Amino acid sequence: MAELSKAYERQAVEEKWYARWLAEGYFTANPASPKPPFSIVIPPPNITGVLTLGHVLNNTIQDILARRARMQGFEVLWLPGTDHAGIATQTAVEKWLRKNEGVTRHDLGREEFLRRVVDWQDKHGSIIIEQLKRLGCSCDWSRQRYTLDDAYVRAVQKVFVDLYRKGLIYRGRRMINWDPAAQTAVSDEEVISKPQKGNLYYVRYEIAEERGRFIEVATTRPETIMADTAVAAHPSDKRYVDLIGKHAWRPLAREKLPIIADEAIDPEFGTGVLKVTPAHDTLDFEIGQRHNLPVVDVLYPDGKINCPVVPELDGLDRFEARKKAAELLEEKGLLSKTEAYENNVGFSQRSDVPIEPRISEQWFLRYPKTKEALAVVRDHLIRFFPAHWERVYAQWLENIRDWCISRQIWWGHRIPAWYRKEKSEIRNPKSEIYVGVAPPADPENWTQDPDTLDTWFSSWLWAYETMDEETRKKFYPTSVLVTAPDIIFFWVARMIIAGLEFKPGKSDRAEDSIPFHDVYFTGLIRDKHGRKMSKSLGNSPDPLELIDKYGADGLRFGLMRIAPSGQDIRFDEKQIQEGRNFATKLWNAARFRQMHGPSDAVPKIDNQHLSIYAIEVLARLNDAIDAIDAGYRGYQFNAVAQRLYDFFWSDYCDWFIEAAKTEIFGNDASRKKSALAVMDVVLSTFLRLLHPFMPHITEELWSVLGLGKDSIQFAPPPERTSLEDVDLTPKRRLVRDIYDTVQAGRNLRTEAKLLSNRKMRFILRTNTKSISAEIPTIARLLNSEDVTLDPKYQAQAGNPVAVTPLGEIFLAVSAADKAGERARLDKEIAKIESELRTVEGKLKNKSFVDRAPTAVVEEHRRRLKDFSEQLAKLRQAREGLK
RNA sequence: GGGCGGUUAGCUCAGUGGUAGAGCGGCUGGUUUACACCCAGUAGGUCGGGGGUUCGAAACCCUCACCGCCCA
Repeated sequence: MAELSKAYERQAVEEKWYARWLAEGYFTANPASPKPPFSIVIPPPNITGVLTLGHVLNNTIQDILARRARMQGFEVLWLPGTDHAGIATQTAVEKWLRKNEGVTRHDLGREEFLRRVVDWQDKHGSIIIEQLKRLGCSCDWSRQRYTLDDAYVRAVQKVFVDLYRKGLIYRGRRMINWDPAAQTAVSDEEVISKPQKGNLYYVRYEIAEERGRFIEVATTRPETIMADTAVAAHPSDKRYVDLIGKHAWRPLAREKLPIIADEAIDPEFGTGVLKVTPAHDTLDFEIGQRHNLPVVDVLYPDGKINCPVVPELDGLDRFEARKKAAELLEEKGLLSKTEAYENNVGFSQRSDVPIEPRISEQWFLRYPKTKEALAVVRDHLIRFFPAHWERVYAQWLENIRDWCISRQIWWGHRIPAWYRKEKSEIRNPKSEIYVGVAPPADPENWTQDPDTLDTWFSSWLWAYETMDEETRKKFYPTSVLVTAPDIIFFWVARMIIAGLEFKPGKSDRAEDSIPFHDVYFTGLIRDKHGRKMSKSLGNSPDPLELIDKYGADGLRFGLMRIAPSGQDIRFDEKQIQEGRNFATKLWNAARFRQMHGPSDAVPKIDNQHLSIYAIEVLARLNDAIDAIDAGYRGYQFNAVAQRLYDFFWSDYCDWFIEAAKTEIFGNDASRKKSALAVMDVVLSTFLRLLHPFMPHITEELWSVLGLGKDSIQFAPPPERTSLEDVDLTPKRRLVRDIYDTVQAGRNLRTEAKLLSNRKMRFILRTNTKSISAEIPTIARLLNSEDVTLDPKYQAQAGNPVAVTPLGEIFLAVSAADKAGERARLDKEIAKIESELRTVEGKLKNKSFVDRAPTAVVEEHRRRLKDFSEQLAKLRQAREGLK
């Protein structure tokens, strides 16, 4: 047996064990195993990504679940992989190219650019995977997948073709969200609305039929006036009812516009008159459809104005043009006023520039199975943790709109659609377009759609397209998905829809089709001031540095302890330090055990000869096992971590080990053996309980202490120690009374201003019969050379005294500081008196005695008695000090 | 505008009807034969405000305020 070094060398230990686990193939899932399945698919990190604290949180949770399941005898598949992240990767590589070679993707051309991205991906794409290994993640790396694997690409195409044939995917010219910076369409979910300070411009449009009369329009976007094709008011708005059907002159790019009435106009907003710009606003587009208005587009894809008729504006950026347009109107005397105004503007999640609503020909998906997707969550076939996310999910599905899935991006899944080069004579749209996994038979007559699919259109198949048929048969549906709530629509909801639509499970039934049974939503990690972590703020610590400083186990444990379920987490490095400290504590406690001889892998404990302290610690361990089980059932990881911490540090180290030193350093060999056996039980059980959280150090101690021949990962799950044949209640009561007495004694010593290292004599006045055997332990816990048991002790005036559940404990000095001792007693008396008043008040209240449960009333009666006795003793001591 | 979450010790957070808790930080003392990444002790809280339900509310209900998030 190797000896435990004085200091825990975490880096060496962590590296050693991870390498060994990989070599042994412990993480490899066997689909042919007879064990019940447990499976998780990783939320695939972007190939552009490096490990963030968010990843650490998310993957630690997955690892905890996987390792616990492995110990419980499940065949575990934790399937890892990465996402090609269309826009993000393309942007990253373009940026790199611009910086290093001074070229754009257009300079290189599509083929060459894609070659560069692949190079880049080969160099950077697996960085995050290597980082996950340093965290200790027990993924089955032999099954690592990528959303651009050949098979995966084919699956995405097949799904596209399938949905196209079902009529669910269609191509259409519609209003979409245009990102002028990335120059691509994006989905509704990728638009974030933010309040923006701007102006409301009041513009006068002259009535064509009544020269000199004007209709006033309030707009935030005067630069789009040239695209107006009507002016509209609410039909019941009396102010304008006589103008409906007449015409107004468009003030820029002068033209006659119809004045129309539409229910959609809000008479309260501005002047109650809307300039209708169908090409540049969603609502206006709908109004335009209803009134058959022409669509005039005055913007280039990059957001510059395209309007040669107004040369002052033509070619200007849209925000420059806004100012310029206002000036032009001013000059013409058509701007009656400008008001400061705040409104919500949609920004691109990707480029953080304002989105331009734009008419564009794109591919759309009409979502299938939305009702079924609502039902599986509503009926808890899929359970959300915390459950309140169910409402967010339902709200989205109930208001779902078609998904714009095409992107004007090169990197990604190319849309499997071809358009005929020469338009055929017969006007049959069916023959103009070809959609198929294989290219058309006569490729020379066709051009493939240049666009790629939204990255999420490939990720939504992740739960099953990452598995071959055999694997799927064993492991689909997966057990649990662990993810952040910000992708509940992007990913979680769409995966559920995909599962229900494509039915990859062993039957067509919903319970076999859903992608997962449980979804656990983590919180977002913020910095200690509550700000989101971001590169630009520089407030995001590098997890690898944290691993270097505190160990992967320390990082994992520290983070889990502060991760409340479903709430944001304020990160503070101190908390990771605590994780490291806990590892050190564990190490030292194990070292202490090892100093007293080898451990027994199957410790034999004889309940009839256990010390009361051993009974207490074993009972507390049983309680902890139950609490931890309950914590896991509710995905309360912070509660589990806290319980592990409290049990080990406080119950085991502070109390049990210290009490057990009486036996360990004593002369009775059988009592010593018993104490050591209890330590082995606790250590063996506790290491197994802790293993999912701190896999490396627990494996190391398991091995070095010789608690099991094989890896702790497959050790049987911790079990409660049977204490049924022990007279548990009175013995636990006695231990708690002794511990209370010890704390009271320690307090006396401090209050008497005596150095904590000075040996002191205590006198214990008690009628508790069974106490004499415990005196040596009480003395040890009090760090006292002598504790005298004297049921008839006559206190001398000034003896510092504390009232305890056992009776009274006296410090055998006469208080040097009588005034101080008086003050201490007065304070103590005041405290008890106050407690007593509360209890008396309750018991005097007839409705309390009548209506409260008997047990509660009894409890109060007991407290009344205890407090009264304590008070009497304290008053007596106080008398002696007069 | 609609919805969700939060407000408990200086800080970060537990606590779902019956004696307000932990860790960190503060203060005091300590080279006690596992551990100073430690040990012992200690101060610090009208549980955001108001109202209600109840014998009893930090917890349940209503309302207000503030903070954060999501959807329009």
